[in-house]
Amino acid sequence: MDSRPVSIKDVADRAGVAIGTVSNVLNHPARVSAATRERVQGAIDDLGFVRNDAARQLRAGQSRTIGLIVLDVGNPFFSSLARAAEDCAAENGSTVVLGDSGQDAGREARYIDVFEQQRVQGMLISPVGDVGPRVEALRKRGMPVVLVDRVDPQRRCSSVSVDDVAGGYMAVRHLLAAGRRRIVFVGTRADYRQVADRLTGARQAVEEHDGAVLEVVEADAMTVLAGRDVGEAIAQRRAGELPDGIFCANDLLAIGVMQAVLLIRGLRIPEDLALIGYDDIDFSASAVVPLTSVRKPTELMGRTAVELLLEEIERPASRRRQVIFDPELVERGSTTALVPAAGSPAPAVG
Amino acid sequence: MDSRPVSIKDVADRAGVAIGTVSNVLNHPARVSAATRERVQGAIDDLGFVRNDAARQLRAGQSRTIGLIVLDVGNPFFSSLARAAEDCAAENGSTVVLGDSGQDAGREARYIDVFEQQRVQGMLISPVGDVGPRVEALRKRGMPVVLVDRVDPQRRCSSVSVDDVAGGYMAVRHLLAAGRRRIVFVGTRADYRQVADRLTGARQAVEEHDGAVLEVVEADAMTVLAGRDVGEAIAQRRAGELPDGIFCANDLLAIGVMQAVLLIRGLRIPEDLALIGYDDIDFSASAVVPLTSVRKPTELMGRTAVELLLEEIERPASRRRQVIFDPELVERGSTTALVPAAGSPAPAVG
DNA sequence: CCGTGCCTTTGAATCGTTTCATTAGCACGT
DNA sequence: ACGTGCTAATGAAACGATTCAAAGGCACGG
Repeated sequence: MDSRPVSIKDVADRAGVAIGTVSNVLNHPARVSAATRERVQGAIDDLGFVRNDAARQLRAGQSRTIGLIVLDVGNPFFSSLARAAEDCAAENGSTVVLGDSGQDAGREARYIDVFEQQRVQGMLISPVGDVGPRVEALRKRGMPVVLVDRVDPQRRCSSVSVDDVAGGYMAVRHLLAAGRRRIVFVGTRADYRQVADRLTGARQAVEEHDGAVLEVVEADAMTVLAGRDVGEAIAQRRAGELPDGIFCANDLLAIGVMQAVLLIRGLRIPEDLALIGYDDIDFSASAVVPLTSVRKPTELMGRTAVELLLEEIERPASRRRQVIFDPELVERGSTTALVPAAGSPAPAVG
Repeated sequence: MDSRPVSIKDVADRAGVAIGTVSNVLNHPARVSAATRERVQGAIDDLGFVRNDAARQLRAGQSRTIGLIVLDVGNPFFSSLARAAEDCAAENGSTVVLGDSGQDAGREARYIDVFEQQRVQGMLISPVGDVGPRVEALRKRGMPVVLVDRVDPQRRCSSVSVDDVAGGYMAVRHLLAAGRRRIVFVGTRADYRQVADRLTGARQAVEEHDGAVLEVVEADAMTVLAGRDVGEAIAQRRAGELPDGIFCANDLLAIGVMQAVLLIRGLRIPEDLALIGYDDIDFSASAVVPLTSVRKPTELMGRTAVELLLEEIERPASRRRQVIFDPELVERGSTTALVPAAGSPAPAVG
């Protein structure tokens, strides 16, 4: 029943033409007369012929595939970025294949090897640890690489990333604009550069504003539970020592804090306490009080990464570019009292 | 600087051996003398030679790659399944490449085409719509396919899936075992087979138990907000009409219900009302009251899917198998009053 | 009737690797 | 000296598609 896969030669035989003609039907239909084209197409359909990409690529020297290696496909940031990258690649006739390194350098290395052997056009990598040596080796062999969510300190390859300092700054600016003065920053010990950057931005905003004070509270982890612990501690302070605005280094922490202050102390959000998170995870919009957050422009990053890569593929000599996006503030109920929905007709003033 | 990629011939020339010898060093090192092996290896390192997978595959006739097409990489079920599949494949010397159909039949079709052209060993597919025609075509050409989270009604290909009837049954059994008798099922209009199955299971459990009653409440969507609406309606009932147990068709609904009943009516969970969800999303464990839920055995499903596929690849004539897993109940605070953690030493009695 | 130009089709060369039948080289026993 | 047995290395033939120079067919004008 199952003979070996159908090749272009089988198609040629059945259609009674030469191999080259079949190839022309597939790649340059205009060169072939309508009658022949139909006959060949019929043979293709009859036999269920499927092009062999390996042979194709061997001849062509390169594929139409882009490799994307992410730290964690489960992370909404990466899955959404991947989706955008796929769309952008598709518009340019390429296909994205995804590899999940799971933060493991070994797995990352395996995917890099596999993709290189597959002669992908180029790779988008959100690297696990030290980018240096591995990317260096790739580049030496002429493989275009764009870093995602990370910049190459030596500027050897293009990258797309987000300015977390700006994100921290805009978060706290937003609290200040809402009239808050006693601000608390919740984060883990600043070994993660991202957390440190967000704090730096927060500090800048506070320093620019007379009369505002910033207190840093350390959490055990970037989780809801750790946030709840912090929230409980804060909720038990005396009235004079309560903050009126809290900026958490991510949304999970913020949700934990929210749970604690609502239930233990019965504080009102945002009236007594404004709360803002970071990352804008799916869940934030449907927290008890919808959570204001700072969002990375994920889709834009995915598309831009692909565009930078395609540019490098087309013109290998072109200059590398470090694109750094500003994040975006998403205002919700945890910092702003509810107003009528924008879509509803404005009532006549009277 | 960038000449064309290094081929096995370049390596052979530099090492002063024949092409076949280099190939032997790569594929059958034992056949080559130690001295030659070292010399060739040295040349490989010097030149930065990377095997061309296309040529390799062309000769071999098939790749060491498995294609996995999922409905949504952002969905934790699929990302975790993908991770498990990758691990299992790696143990068997294969690599998983991931395609995200995003519930779009067109994208699904494109990935199927790309993977087939790449001559993957086989595919794991969680199909968008009607499986029939497309899979039929694949099978006719001898491509092994295993369905994920869906069974083929015609039993033409193997599959791994979950028994949602059993899941609904065990959820309600759990409520009954905790002494609840007035049970509410919250779900959308039963157009989704999964929701319908869960309800069927719930019905079975209630019917087996004298004195238990099941009420079905319809939600507008499977979201937190829809759940909150349902919860508000329930929370406003008179005391005699309140249920003492609620089973929601997914965790998002359950979290919405929880938010509403806790805040509006101030009911205690689980004392006044036991609550159970479905899917065990990450967030459930860190809800205000940790949510009891029903979990699919994701890792097991991923590994099993790969194993079924590998079996079919090895022995194409072997029988197809429909593997249906029972889900697993994850007990948390929303149905069970807190007890000392299992790990803590039991205090001496008396 | 023949040359010219145009469109269609052909067939061979090519890509980089693996495989396998041969050959080369060498030591050993007779 | 010569055959035997063995390991190590060789080189040519695949694999399936693309490309391109060349040939074939045909109509038309001279």
